[in-house]
Amino acid sequence: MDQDKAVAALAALAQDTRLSVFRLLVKAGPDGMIAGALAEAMDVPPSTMSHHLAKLEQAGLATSWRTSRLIHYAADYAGMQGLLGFLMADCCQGDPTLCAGLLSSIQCDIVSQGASA
Amino acid sequence: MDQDKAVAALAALAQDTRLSVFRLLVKAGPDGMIAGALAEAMDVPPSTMSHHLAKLEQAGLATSWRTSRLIHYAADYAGMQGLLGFLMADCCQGDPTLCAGLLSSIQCDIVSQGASA
DNA sequence: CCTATATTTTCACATCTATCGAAATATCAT
DNA sequence: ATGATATTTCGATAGATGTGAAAATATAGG
Repeated sequence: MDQDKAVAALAALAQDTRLSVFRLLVKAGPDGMIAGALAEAMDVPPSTMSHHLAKLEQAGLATSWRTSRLIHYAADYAGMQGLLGFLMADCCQGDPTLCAGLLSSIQCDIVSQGASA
Repeated sequence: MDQDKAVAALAALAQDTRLSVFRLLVKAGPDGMIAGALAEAMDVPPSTMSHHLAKLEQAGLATSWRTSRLIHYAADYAGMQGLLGFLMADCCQGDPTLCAGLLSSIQCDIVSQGASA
């Protein structure tokens, strides 16, 4: 994950519809969701959703595959991993104690278990 | 941190100069850096840098204060904390094991110490 | 082959964003 | 006060982005 890719990933998430779609996909898990269902869920025309999904995919935050006429989209965990790693690598190059406070606020189950939120 | 604030914070970081400035500020720590020094470091005119800094500040990712003629900018750790928390809260609503892999890749010292990267 | 369904691509347009010179504001020193 | 320094605000412009209708592509079923 270099700076350019990070900017692209952040730009992909920096839009209301796309951020919502991404969160939906993360919740949906590895099976993902059908393109049409996403368009309906977000209440936008198919072509608009297609543009957004393409941007998420180009940014490395989503993957897609076809089954018959349907196209599935799923969150790309490796991509999200790369982005968060890039952002958090930054946060500890200074004073590591700042990072401790940062992590303690994250509501992720596995973090709060490990780091005693 | 609601969706709108998350979009604003992501948009603030989704630009090459601003992402670099933010990373510089994170490295610089609580004392921050002078506006003019940031403009020089990024090789942009003062007015351009001023716009970028204003956007980072509005997004809750930087704070500023004046000492005589100089204006200091520092990273707002609470803001970054909010954004990462928002993004990572998502990542664990599905399968928590996905989150484990995600965290193990983060290069942050305190995480690798606690979670044995 | 023809039609229906699901999605993308093309194209156009309106809006938002980035950039930066010039003018304005704030502070300090003399 | 005047001039010098540091930064912001204003204003204009070029370029990027979001939107969605219409046409094109891909697949399935009769």
